[in-house]
Amino acid sequence: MQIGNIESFKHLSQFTDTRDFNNNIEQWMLDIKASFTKAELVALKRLIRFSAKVAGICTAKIGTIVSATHKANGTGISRSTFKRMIIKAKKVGLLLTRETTRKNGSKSSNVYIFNRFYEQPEPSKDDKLNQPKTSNLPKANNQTNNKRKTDGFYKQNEIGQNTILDASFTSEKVPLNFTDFVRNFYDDNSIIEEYWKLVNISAYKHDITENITETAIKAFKVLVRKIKFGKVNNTYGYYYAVLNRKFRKKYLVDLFNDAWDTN
DNA sequence: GATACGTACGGTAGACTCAG
DNA sequence: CTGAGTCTACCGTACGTATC
Repeated sequence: MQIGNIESFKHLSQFTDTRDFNNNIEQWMLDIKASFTKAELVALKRLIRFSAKVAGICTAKIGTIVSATHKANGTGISRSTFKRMIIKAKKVGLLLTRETTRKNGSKSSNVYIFNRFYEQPEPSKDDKLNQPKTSNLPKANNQTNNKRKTDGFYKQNEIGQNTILDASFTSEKVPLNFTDFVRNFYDDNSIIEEYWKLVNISAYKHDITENITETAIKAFKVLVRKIKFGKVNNTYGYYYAVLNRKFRKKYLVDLFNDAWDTN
């Protein structure tokens, strides 16, 4: 990806306009604010301000953003703080980065792409149940494929761009038992990795380090059940919400047990 | 053409500050 | 005292630009 005018990265934006972007950021902040230190929040807020021209996209170089924090109100941050903030933001799923190159191939500034807020509320009873009673699992498949077409990360000439790789191509980072379970419903490595990414984000958010795969599979069973009854509009969002509920519960149980042990 | 310097990136080590 | 948070100062890579 070559650097250029920010308008040329418009297609990477996941937001309809600045208002939509701001609403999502508000939701994100409620969810992840505690994960960042004071200085990191200064860096994040400045990055968000640099992402207003094209909603959710920032092409400014690190130095520009860092020096802007110095000019603003004296609470300047260092380049290291900015980089740490980016690492955390990527880990919680707030944004992703793409490297850009110059015409000659050398490295240029990064492009920061904010993600939409994942969490979805539980569907209410009056939600439209206009989906087929049969499984709508393939719908999720289509969602992913549509995302692939529109997110702009896949270069035209990339080998196998349109080839769907089955579950056996799933990254080694994804536990085998999770892959084996999910492949019964989605035999596509990119979908399985996408679901596993949500598991990581949610586990990290709730400070969970044990039995993650077990919980992830249980949550997936809940998702499958709900899909079967046609109650899911956004499979990724629903799965993320289920994960959060389960990890939150586990976090509180562990907390209680620790307190009990120390007494 | 050769050289020096600048600009990007990612990464690490060590030192400092401060709260608990 | 300890650990978290933060900063500065390095390293290496790759290329562009200015100067001799």
